[in-house]
Amino acid sequence: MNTVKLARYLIGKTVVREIPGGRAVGRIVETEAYLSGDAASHFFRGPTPRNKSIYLAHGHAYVYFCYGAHFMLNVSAERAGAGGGILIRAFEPIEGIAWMQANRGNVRLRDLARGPGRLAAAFGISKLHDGVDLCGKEGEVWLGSTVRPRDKIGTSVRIGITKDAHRLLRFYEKGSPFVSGPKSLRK
DNA sequence: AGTGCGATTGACT
DNA sequence: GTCAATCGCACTA
Repeated sequence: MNTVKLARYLIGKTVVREIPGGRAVGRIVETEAYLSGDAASHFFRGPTPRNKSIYLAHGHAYVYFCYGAHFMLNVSAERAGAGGGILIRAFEPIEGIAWMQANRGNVRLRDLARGPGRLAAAFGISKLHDGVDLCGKEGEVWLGSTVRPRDKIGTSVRIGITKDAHRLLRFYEKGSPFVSGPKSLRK
């Protein structure tokens, strides 16, 4: 599977999670692609215990812990054994909003999942979800269908990286208030 | 065994 | 706008 194509495809799709008495659903509005040979990626130097999930067949979760405080949710994107992944950076809360807000200390709706660390916190994502299949419904978390057609997709440099920083591998739904980053990167 | 550093966030000026 | 917190992991030796 082509990682960039999948990164764009995921905009407008949903992430679903089982919660007590129902579901939490978010509509993805921002992603970043991390490619093979990409110095900014976690797998630039090959497989390690931490990044092994990025080498699973496309559609598996790669969850990692960063800055001593935050989990990040990624989707593996290539065939088994090949590196490639997509960071889910932001979603628009659709369902289970009260449950997500309880996880986040009742911040305003707009800030609930605007940023990868916030998104994972709202969704209750942790290392337990590393490696799970996001395409089947056997697990607790999976990728769902579109709830509303997406608007135009914007492209920009990726946020918060220092290597290979010029590459245009960030994708977002134009105009969405749920996209992270400065205003200039949301138009 | 020690060290440096993040695919960030939230608090503060 | 600036800036510190925080810790698991990969790299060096």
